[in-house]
Amino acid sequence: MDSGHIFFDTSTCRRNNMLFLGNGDFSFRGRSMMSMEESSKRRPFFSSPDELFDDEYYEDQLPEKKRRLTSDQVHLLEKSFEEENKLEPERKTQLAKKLGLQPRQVAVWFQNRRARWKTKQLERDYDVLKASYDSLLSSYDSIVKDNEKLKSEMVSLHEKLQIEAKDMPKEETIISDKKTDTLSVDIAEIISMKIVEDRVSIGSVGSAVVDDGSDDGTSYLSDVFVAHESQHQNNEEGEALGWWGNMLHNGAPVLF
DNA sequence: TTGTGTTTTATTGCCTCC
DNA sequence: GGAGGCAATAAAACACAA
Repeated sequence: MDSGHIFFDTSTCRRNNMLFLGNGDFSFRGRSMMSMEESSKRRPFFSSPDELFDDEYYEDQLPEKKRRLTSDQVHLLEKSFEEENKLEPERKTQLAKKLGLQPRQVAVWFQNRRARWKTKQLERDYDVLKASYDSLLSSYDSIVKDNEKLKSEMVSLHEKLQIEAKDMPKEETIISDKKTDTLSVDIAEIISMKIVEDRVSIGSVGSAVVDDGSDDGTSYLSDVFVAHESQHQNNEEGEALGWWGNMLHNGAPVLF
């Protein structure tokens, strides 16, 4: 071998600071290594270091620029990839022969194809997750709206009760107690119906809002009704607003 | 025509497995 | 320790608007 020659792959020399690489036949990684003699049969060499930087030299003699595969080659590779996205050595050699490519090129194509597939798969997974998130978000929003509506209903009914209690003559207090209690029961019924309605329409997601955590499906509200019954019995001389007033002042916000 | 963004081909370094 | 896989990246090829 002439020691005055420099043995570099031309395209790689230009691109990668004169590493001896390029067509897959020879690399620093030790894969697909080719002897200098073999390499010299396939590659033109520079007769002097100056030629390394001579553009005309490349135009005339550059053996291979990066070339795109033909559509037929790509078609066959795609077909093969569909069958099996990993490439065992025998299949690699066969494909390379069939396509007139270096085995290394086939391997690289599969490598890049797997990377593209992975990216697409990530995009698909993202879309599925996003759809799921959007759906949950819209359920949540509707629950929040219902909650707000119920709150405002409760406030207006409370105000009504206060006005009624204020205008009531003293002697009618006992009757008033009964009246407000009746009204309270009406309100409780409205709310309980609304909640049952919500549960039917939104399923388990909705039940989480008022559920007391017990497995039998009973809600916090059912306990309230039980409390109401006992309080009602023990509180006949109580305040005008009865249990509902107490609930509003003390415990009702627990619900919301 | 040219500037710019995207896609494709190829390399490099690191990691794992046998 | 070698072979092969993957992530990151470079660079050529290509597409396309201005």
